[in-house]
Amino acid sequence: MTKDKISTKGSPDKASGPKKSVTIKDLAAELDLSITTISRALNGYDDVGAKTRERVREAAKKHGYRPNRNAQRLVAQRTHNIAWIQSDNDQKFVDPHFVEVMAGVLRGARIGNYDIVLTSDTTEHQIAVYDRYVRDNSVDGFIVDLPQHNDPRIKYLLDANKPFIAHSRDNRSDEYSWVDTDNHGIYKKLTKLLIANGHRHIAFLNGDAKFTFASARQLGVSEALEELDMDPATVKTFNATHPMANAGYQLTKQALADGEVSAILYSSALMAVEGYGALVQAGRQPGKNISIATMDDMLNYLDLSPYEGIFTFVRSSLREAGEQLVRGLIEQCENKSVRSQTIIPSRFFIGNDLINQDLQETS
Amino acid sequence: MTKDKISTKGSPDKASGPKKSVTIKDLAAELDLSITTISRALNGYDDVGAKTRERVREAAKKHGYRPNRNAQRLVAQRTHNIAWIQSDNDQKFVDPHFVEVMAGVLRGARIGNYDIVLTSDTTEHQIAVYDRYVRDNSVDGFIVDLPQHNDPRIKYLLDANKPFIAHSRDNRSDEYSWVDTDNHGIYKKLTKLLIANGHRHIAFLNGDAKFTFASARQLGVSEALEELDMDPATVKTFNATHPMANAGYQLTKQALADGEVSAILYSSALMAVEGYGALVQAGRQPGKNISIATMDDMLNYLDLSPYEGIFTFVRSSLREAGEQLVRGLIEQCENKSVRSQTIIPSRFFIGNDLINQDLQETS
DNA sequence: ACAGTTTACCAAAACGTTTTAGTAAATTAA
DNA sequence: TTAATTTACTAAAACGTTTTGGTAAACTGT
Repeated sequence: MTKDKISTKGSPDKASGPKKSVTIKDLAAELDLSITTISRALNGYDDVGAKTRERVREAAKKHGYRPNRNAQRLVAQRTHNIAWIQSDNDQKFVDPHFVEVMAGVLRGARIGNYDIVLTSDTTEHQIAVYDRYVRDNSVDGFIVDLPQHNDPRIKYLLDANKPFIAHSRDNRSDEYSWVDTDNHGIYKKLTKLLIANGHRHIAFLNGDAKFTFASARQLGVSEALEELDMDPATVKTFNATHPMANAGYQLTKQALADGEVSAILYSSALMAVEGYGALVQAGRQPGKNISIATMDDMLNYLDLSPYEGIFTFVRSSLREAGEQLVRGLIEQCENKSVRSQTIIPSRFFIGNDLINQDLQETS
Repeated sequence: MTKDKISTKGSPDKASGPKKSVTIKDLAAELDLSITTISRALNGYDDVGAKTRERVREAAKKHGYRPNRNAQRLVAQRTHNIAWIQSDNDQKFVDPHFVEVMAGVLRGARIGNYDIVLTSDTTEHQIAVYDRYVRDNSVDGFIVDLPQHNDPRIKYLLDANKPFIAHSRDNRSDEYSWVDTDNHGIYKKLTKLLIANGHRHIAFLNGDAKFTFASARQLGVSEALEELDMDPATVKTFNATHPMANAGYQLTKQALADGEVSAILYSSALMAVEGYGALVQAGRQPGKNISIATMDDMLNYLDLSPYEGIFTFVRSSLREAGEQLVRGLIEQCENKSVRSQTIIPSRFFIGNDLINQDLQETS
């Protein structure tokens, strides 16, 4: 694709260049103090006289002085940067869930006074990017989103002994920090709930099985069936391999076409809402002659009020997860020996058609 | 919302700390050369002997040497960082279009060997964040997404004389760099196209009028009406103020309820697809008894194949826009006097129900 | 009044690069 | 053969901080 440059004009009038930032040296000269004193005054050391500190503070404020971050980083060997490395050819980047997590991450970073460095590369080059960041001291730690089983990123970071935190766990989860929801427990409970309410034809519209969060959910469903001694065919699983707009619609149609369905267990509220159209189109009445249960990641992007009471929701905030990711990672950056493993709490909101009180629960 | 820490155990066994990175000094010592020579060998200066250069290269490779970025940044007064500052309370962050632009930006950054520093803050603190980044030398330049009229970010950056580039223009657009589509021209042409095909009851489902891209489109529509000497009431505008999942559905219903409609001009394909459901539900047959025209931002997230030939599309890649944003900004970072103003090309794909050949066009 | 302590400051080193301003040795030109 | 040039290297300064290891001056207790 070619581009249309309509103009590229210089503007010599304004090419004065940016005014050089004011440095600690400038302040020292103005106040006739040493740079040591300036530094220690601003950093709150107690070997600075009260009036001197005040003078320094005022001068700093007056000139809008901000310590040069790169000088600080060089001397401190700490960057206050966190890397989020996105894979370019991966569908997950286009998923609204990503945005929600990122929103939380940014909030957490702001609170902790860290910056997020965002990069993308193709999956094959992924590890090389991690390696570059490790070697060139660009960042203090990494956030690994959506790990897969035996994720190479996790392997690399464990070997490099660099601080990182994963959003959901893989099989080595005891060795590192992570933030996760109780995917396993939630889907086990939801399955039991549906079965307790008499459902014997359940469609489970799960995410891509390569992700650990999806296989944890699958395991929860299977365990529920086992524990209740039910026929494994009671639940039929369909995996969404491409998170796209309207994937929920397509997958729901597919599930309906595949045989009798009295309840659908969705992997995300976004899919459930999209599926709603397919259900209505097929003449079904969600909440009446078909039951819908789903995880609700509390996407800002999605208004679920029309479905309240009709769907069964298990709410868990992805934004909160993002915030906790940063918090846990910062902890680890500041104290290497800490491992922080956090389960984001979830709350059940049972639809009106599912009234089994035993399982109903809040928080 | 409280969190459940299930465990926070130290792991003293592995607390060896990260191996210190290899520095230019280490290489100098190993090869018995000065650090100057190492630096100049790796940076391709011609005052280094061929065999020496080879020795240096090999040693660097062997040890996985990467220059410490912060040291480079300090001495070069250039960071190779670009800031993208997101506003926290703004709906646009949740919009899939944002993700598409960001994907392009990340790609452009990778190609240009820059990093993207992503931050969020509330709109009120927005300028303070820009100011901090300017003063602490964290970044070389800024990307300003979705400017509004008299956008304070643009005002600040012009005053600070810091490199930046905007994604779409405001009223001072001749003073700075930007990347944009021809919003005005495209919507003018689409309006004329619909009118030429006999439509006299057109609903225009536009974005939030506070954004420049939306008002440029509105202006295009109005100008078309004027130039064709049509009753301004021929087109009724509805503004989407909250980009949410299913906003297209709601707005379409609203438009249909408001009176006679023979054609709908959407602001995004996402809205058009969502609106499709509302149209079918209302018994309309898009492409037969109602015409649909829309911008298509080529979202990876959205599969439009079911609507090809039925809708009229004007395709323009947001991802390409993202890439051009970075390219233009880097240009400006490396040569202060450059202004780069780029129109992303667009291509018309006319639906089968609109056959006016005069207006049909490619590229 | 004198030793000991506290207060308020500072010079210099360090972080890891790049760049500037050289210099000896080798090569060329006359 | 000698002066001029080219080749291949380097010591030292600079970037803007923080930290270390001080030191004088002012207080304190006796």
